[in-house]
Amino acid sequence: MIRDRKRRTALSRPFYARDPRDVGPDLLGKVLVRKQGRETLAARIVEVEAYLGAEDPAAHASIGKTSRNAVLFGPPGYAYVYFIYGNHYCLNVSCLPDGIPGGILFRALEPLEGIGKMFKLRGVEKGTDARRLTSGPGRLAAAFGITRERDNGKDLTDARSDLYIACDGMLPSRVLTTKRIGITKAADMPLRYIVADNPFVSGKLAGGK
DNA sequence: ATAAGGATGACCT
DNA sequence: GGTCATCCTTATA
Repeated sequence: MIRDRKRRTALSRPFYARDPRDVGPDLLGKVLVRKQGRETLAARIVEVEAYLGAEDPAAHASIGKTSRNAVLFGPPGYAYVYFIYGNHYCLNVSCLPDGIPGGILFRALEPLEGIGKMFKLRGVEKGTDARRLTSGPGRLAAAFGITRERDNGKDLTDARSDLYIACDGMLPSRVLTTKRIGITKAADMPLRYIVADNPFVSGKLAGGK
């Protein structure tokens, strides 16, 4: 499922104004686009996780609205970027109508365009296994030059913006649902969505099952 | 003012 | 399979 350079149309706000459990699987196969000066970075979404509201203890929104997580409580289709473990940024998109918290965490991408630039932003040598570019939430944020300062609160439905999400008509072959990764609370909730058999999915189960 | 912990990745064995 | 870097956010005093 590669198909590069097809006509891309930004996903509109109603797409995100739904339950994260519906938005998550629908985001698989869509394309994250970054305009970086004259260059374009693009990669297909192959792994995401849903995070809910008060009923989901693993979600940042479960503690209530704070200055850090405010975007999750705002209108749908906006970027929520946070810093974790002293080292890494992670990218989410807000879901559900204004006032109702929820979001999707981007966990892995399959690079399509601007791969040389991604290597540069990640600080890894060309020739490194391409999966190391964007397989994992911290990695993909680095490959796209995403930081909280630059991108938090950005409208991801605006194709004129330097960061947005588009559809090019591709659909994933097969979608699997699993438990989320790297959390301790609500660890059993099946809210992780991956494209089966895609080598860019993070973790050991890259091949699906 | 201070302390505890976290939706991770790199590197080593 | 384990360790650790490293710092922001939040809670408590």
